[in-house]
Amino acid sequence: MANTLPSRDRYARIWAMVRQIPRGRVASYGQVAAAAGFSRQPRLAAQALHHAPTELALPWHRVLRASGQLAFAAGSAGYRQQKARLEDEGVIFVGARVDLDACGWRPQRLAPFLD
DNA sequence: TGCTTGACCGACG
DNA sequence: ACGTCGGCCAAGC
Repeated sequence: MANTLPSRDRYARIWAMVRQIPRGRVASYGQVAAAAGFSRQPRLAAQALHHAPTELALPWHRVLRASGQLAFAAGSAGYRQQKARLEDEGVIFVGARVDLDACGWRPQRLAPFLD
């Protein structure tokens, strides 16, 4: 079972998922955790990003809260950097939150033609 | 060892 | 559309 893995391996799985979020799209911590095999553990994804080595150059800014708000305190350095990076990628903000309907990432689509 | 904290979430009121 | 609450799990002290 995945949840018997050491924390560094859990982090590695989460990092791998974060790497797959396309440019201009965003995913929530819970979504990333679930996609990595850790349902109902959004905080694990948060921890993983917090401890991520910078040399991995992960697109960490594409991960935010399920509500569309950024996880950092509004106005903090991290908040400003994340918002700037997202806007550079064309992500649309509606007030303090990202428009998830437009920019939310959907991990896998098994039958796109069923739309 | 035990308790608190955190880049969180979903259900409910 | 907010505020609260319980659940989660790894780090830090």
